[in-house]
Amino acid sequence: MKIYNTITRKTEEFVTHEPNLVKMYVCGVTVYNDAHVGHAMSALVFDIIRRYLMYRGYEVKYVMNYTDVDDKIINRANELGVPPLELSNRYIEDYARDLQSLNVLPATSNPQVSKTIPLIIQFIAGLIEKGHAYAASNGDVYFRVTSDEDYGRLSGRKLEDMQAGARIEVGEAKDHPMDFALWKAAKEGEISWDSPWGKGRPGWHIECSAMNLAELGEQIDIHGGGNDLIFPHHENEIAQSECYTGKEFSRYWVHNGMLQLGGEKMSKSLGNIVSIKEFLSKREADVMRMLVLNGTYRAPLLFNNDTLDAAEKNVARLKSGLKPASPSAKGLAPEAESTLKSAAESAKANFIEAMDNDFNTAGAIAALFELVKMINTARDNGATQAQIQPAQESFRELSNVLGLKLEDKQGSEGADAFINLLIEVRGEVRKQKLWAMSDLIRDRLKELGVTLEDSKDGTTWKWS
RNA sequence: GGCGUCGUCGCCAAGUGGUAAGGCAAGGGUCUGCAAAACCCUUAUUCGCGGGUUCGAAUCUCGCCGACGCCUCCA
Repeated sequence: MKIYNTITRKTEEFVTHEPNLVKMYVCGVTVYNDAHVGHAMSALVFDIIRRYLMYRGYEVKYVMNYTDVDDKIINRANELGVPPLELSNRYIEDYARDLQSLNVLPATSNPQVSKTIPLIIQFIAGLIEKGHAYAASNGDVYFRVTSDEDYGRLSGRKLEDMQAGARIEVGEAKDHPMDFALWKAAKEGEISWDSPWGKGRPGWHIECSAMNLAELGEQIDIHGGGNDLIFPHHENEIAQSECYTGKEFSRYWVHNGMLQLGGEKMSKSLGNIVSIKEFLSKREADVMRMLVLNGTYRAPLLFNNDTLDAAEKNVARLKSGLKPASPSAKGLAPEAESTLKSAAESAKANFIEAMDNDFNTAGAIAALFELVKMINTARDNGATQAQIQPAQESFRELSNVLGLKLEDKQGSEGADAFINLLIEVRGEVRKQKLWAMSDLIRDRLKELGVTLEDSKDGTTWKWS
């Protein structure tokens, strides 16, 4: 199995620290308003990776954190007049529901900054002790970037280059302009905790280093997140963790590309946001997942009506493979049956080959389409349900690995009886060849979200 | 300006040295009263542009052009 590693910029063989165990940490969200579909992309990418690792026999310890102490949370809480942790807790619950709606498996654990303060303080004290950090005159504690020889190796930057950037201002309390805050002194009335350096709260990056240590230990296998986190967030995490433990922090760094809305990255600061809830009110979760699967997780992903419509059709096409055989099917010849069987086997082999190559989901999806076509052909040729069942089960197994539900849409409960009645009446009308009336029933039902499909065995229907 | 990713059919997108997957859209056909769905057939001598390496390159290399991301909070 191969995996692209940001830190080496190479696709490498995947080898874990411990056999059959993957320790995986994914940067979650800062909880202060509704999560958007860009967050969904990231969550889906790592959910797919996790599911595949599980499928390949690994136990996966999957940690996703919540940043619940931060400037933005504090500002928003002040606007709304609620305590910051109350606000963040509300959005933590909200995000958990969003993820569930997207069929993202729950993390093994979801640490929060506010519950990790003692360890964070211990971590910072340890860095000071080793000369990697210092308490400044203003009550902040900073990490000393010049104390880390490797600083910049994830993002491929050199300290000299970074200083050349025009936007960097030398903070009066910092020894070096690139030094970053581990601990921020509290402003008047702000949420804070006691520490050896006075009242304050953790800086952004230290939380992830501390929570990693608490949840997974000194060394992990995969650290994931959006590629916008490479610098400074992940760069700083590496600096902190490796200076603290003296060991390589994460073996593989995995970063997803950004969702593009109108040619630009979707982000809070640009304001071009579609929330997950807004998306799910219009399309099913499988559509978002299919959009991600059809692309490359590391590349930018186009999010617009055209790509979403295509994803929706792809989902419908996959669902077609799960339709049952006709009850009156005459059965398939033995050689056709074995063709289907070998199609299922080669689909599985192609699926694994694609996914083993740095989670090539587009290739994996192609394998599923091939299998769907073979199943549909067999059904068209008169296969019985017993004959297509094994291939459908293989197909189910593989689509589950990708987290696709492929469920039929649900309409109003209790409508079934009435719809069936209409279909029965229409059947009588059709016997009398009253086509105009028959088509009227079909068209009106379509408008109401019910699609009829006539076949030799009668009429079937589904919500659309 | 620095660092990085990328540019393959109308659209989305695999393929990373051996002669272009898959889906959508489009056209033709089978089935159907007509549809829908499904199935069959057709649709890139060519991979941003220009050199180079090689028996052979979309795949390696150099240059150029273009897009996007990061360098400031961000999945």
